[in-house]
Amino acid sequence: MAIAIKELTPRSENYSQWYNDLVIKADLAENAAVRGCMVIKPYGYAIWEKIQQQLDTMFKETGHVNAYFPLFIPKSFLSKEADHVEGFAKECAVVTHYRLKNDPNGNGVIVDPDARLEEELVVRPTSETIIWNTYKNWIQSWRDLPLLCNQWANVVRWEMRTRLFLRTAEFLWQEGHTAHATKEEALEETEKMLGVYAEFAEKYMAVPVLKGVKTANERFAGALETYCIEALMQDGKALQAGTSHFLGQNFAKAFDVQFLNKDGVRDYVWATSWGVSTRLMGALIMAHSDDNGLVLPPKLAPYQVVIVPIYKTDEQWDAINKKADKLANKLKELGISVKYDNSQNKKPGWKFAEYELKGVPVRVAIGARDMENNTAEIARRDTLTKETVGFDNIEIYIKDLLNAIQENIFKKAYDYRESHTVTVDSYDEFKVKIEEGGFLLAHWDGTSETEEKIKEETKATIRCIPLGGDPTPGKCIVTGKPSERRVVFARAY
RNA sequence: CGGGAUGUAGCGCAGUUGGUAGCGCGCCACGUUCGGGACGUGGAGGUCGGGCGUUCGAAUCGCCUCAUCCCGACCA
Repeated sequence: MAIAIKELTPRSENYSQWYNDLVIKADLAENAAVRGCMVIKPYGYAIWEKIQQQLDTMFKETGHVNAYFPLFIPKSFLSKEADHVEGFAKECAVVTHYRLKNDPNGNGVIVDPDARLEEELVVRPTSETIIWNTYKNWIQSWRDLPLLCNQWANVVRWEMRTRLFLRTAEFLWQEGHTAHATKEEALEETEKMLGVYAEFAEKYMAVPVLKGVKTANERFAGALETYCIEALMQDGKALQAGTSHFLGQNFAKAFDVQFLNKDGVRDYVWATSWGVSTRLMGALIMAHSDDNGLVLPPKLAPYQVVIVPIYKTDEQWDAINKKADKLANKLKELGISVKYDNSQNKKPGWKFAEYELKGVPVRVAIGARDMENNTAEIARRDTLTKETVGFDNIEIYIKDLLNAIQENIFKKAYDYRESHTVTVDSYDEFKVKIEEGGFLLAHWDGTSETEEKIKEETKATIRCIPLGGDPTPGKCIVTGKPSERRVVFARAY
């Protein structure tokens, strides 16, 4: 059965266990105003760290550096770019005071009314404004460009409705903000980073994604063009997994970021911004998990192999320990992360179930029988199959198996997407197919009105206008007007 | 912010026409077990979300309030 985030709520015992290993809804005090925040527990956070590490490496390989900007943004900064404020103003948390004091009536503490801030501070919902306010002072000449910064941070968006992983009030993310001398270079950067995201999603998360461009309706507030990667979850709903925006000169103009070009002429710089968030963990879960819990791609698993000893006597325990330690070291030498769980307070059966729940790709069991035969039992999480393998050179076998699992998980997700991507040529057919979930490729006349109408009547949105693919023109399924090419529709998270 | 539902032990839940609270899992102790979440025996754990009211008596009835979940509007 496919797992959707809404089904992660601890209803059944099984789900509650593995979900509780990753994350819990923040347990804030009664009456706390902050809702829809999450506590990411150690195992969940370990997955996020793997995601972070890999993305960070890829950003640096493409010439980016990390920086950090303030959490608080003066309210006035948000007034500077009209479209931007339009998009974010409604969901901002605002700091109005800087001090508490004891309640004169003895009821704990109250906000000190004398400590009102002259200008309110907004908790960043995204950092364009404060970053561009800073970039103004960093950029004077074409020699200062391109400026390629990334920030790992938390942001807050006071969403009306939250959903664990997919739309929490506070979330962790990475936001890249770049400045360029020319439009072409900025566009190239926008597409390059989209490529990085797509590569990460497919090669590391094992989640196939469509690369495309958003329609005007779905565009980032303040962007001229929003590129995105769209993934399909096991329940047939689409998930926007990452975005890369071409911001034109909007922010440069709003924050007066000009430079002297090679010809000695003053010009505004061209900007991009791009980001992915802890939502990726939601994508990872929903794309691969099954009824037994998480299924993690080996490249992002906090540990790729777990070794479980099975023993009765102290002699067996000692012998197995030695053998397992040796194997663990061999695996580590091959760069494989391994956990030898020789805790004596849990039994083998319990451990088997536990590591399945956690999505550990490969499990190695070593028992008395194996000691006699010089073998080990190897179980793979993706297929839930096991086999007994000779112990000599078993580390090579495991290394190959991890690669095979990575590929198989991707292939499974890819096949699912392919079998749930259909071409439709009439609105009636569209209405039938949309109920089955998946991506629908259909012609659209390019207007917001038609897009709105379809959304209202079917809850489907245009996920993207795909880059590449079949560019054949046709007629809009709703209005019959000419369409340049098919676009991708789906119901989305 | 609209519409629907739900708040009872750490988690998942039951609790009939009002009579002072129970089950499963988990937890603790001891013993037998250990190749797929072991079993037995004993034990700990709850101001029934909060407030006010009705009543001799409220988890149960009424009003208010808070919170959570689902469906919309908004969005990474």
